[in-house]
Amino acid sequence: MPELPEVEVVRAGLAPAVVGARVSAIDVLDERALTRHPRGSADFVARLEGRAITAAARRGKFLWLPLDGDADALVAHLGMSGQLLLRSPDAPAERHERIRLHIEHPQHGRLAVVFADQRTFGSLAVDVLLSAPDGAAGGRGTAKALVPSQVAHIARDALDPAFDEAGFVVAVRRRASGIKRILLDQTLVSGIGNIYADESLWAARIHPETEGRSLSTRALRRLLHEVRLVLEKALAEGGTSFDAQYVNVNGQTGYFAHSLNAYGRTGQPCPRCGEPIARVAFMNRSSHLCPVCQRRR
DNA sequence: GGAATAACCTGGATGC
DNA sequence: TGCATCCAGGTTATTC
Repeated sequence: MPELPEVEVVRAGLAPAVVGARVSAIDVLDERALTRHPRGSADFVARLEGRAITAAARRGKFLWLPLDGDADALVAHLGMSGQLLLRSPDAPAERHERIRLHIEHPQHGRLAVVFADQRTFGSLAVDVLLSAPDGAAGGRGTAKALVPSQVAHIARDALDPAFDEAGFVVAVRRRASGIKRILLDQTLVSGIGNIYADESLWAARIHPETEGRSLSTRALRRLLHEVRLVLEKALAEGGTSFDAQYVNVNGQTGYFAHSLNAYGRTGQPCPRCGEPIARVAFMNRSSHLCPVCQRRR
């Protein structure tokens, strides 16, 4: 389940191989991988073929590769199970391979960028670039204040130097929703999914159903601090892999699953107090929490 | 505008 | 062994 750390690992892995490369050909094997490109595969190919990639950028869980001219970019969202893999040009098809980009790099020669996705929630698109309203760099990996139109409504992530922390605190304190639901709202803070929401709330000792408006400014700043610590640690460990659903561009898994304190540890002792971690239903999925450390107010 | 929910999708795990 | 069901969850559209 790619969240911010996993997508950042992919971005950082792709960058040296794709920045400066030119797209020589595109194989679209499954149209469902272009749900974000409503004009279809022929238009996708026409807009991408022959173009040079100038950067590898990311905001939250969205990844984009700006194209020559700074007017548009190849946008990728990995969804639940998407992978972007670097392969040799004649490598056999991956299981669940949806799209293959053939690129030529001045130093590295010919390469294939493979988009594989088991559950087909992820997709690619060629999208126009818009000016970032705050004038700051659009995301990590680019110095230009440009962002794809499909990413424009997404807030900056907590690791972004231009993240509006004060604005986030004000917005949260207006909301009656539970704080976990708020953390998952990508228009307030991006990059957080179910795993890192549970981990951050455990670290901050906050119950996931605590209403946003009931949290103090101090508590919210402490929560953001814990969010950043969790994301940075996960990033340093290569992301979270429970199975082959998430891998880096070389097909390798991350190690952060060994560092989880709450998520996926139902019934196991809380690392802080020893109470068994509880799992509760949340929005057709699950929350994991310590019933002692994270008491509901 | 905020809040809640359904739908999309595949494959592994589980139960019978 | 085979079949049915559940579960994982990010985003978007829809409804209230």
